[in-house]
Amino acid sequence: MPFTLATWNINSVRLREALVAKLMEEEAPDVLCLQECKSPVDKIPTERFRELGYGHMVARGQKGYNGVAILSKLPLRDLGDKDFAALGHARHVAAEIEGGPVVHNFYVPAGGDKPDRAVNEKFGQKLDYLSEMRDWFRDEAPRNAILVGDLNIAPREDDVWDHKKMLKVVSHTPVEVESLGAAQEAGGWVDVTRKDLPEGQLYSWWSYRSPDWDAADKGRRLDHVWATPDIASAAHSSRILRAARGWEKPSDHAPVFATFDL
DNA sequence: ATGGTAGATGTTCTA
Repeated sequence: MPFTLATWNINSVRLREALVAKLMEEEAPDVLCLQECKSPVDKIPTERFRELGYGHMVARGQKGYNGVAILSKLPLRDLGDKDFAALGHARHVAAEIEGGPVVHNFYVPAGGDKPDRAVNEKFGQKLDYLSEMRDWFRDEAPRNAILVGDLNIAPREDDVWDHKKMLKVVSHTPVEVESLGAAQEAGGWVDVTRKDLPEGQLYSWWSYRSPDWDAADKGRRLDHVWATPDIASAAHSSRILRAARGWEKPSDHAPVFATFDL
């Protein structure tokens, strides 16, 4: 059962219903994981998605902020969610692709502006969220599992446009990179995108605050596809659809794809 | 050191 999966921070699923539909029509991943839906679950425009073949959804939502959804052509079984760091936010949901792997969909807290938990509570919450992810993966020992989402950290030097300039910028500070690495290691997760594309600069996000985002290209790789080692070798053909960042009224994130031959 | 843009909501917060 080969299937293609995509992850995309959509920054309002209601405002960008047409862009989600465009991705479904033109790229047709079997499973599409969205973050920042910014919508209660019952207000997600599922009718259009169902018409395009995505008849299955497992989602968590809240009004105005956060929100994660797994839309699928393949049947899903809801496996619940975890409220890491007890924030009361809709930032995680898990589902089993029936007869196949488990998919975890994450929206890790962005962490505010200042990378110092003493003056910025949000940064502390981000680090706490990551350490609770680490503890959970250590206890769960996941197998036959895929983890995707906006992890709000660009871990490698070639995941940001300028490593030195970014060392004190939230998303690329050493303490964040270390915390994400600890969570990754605790679950044994393989970075599928970098397994397939080990060389060179790779970005999935470009700020709205740069009108010439394409030419300036000051991007970061914040969106990730991970898999447990038992299925990571079945993954291939990873890619980032940079073109979607240039669509009309775009999200500030581009979708990240991987295919699994399982 | 600052501001630049965007979305949901509502007279501001979050990213």
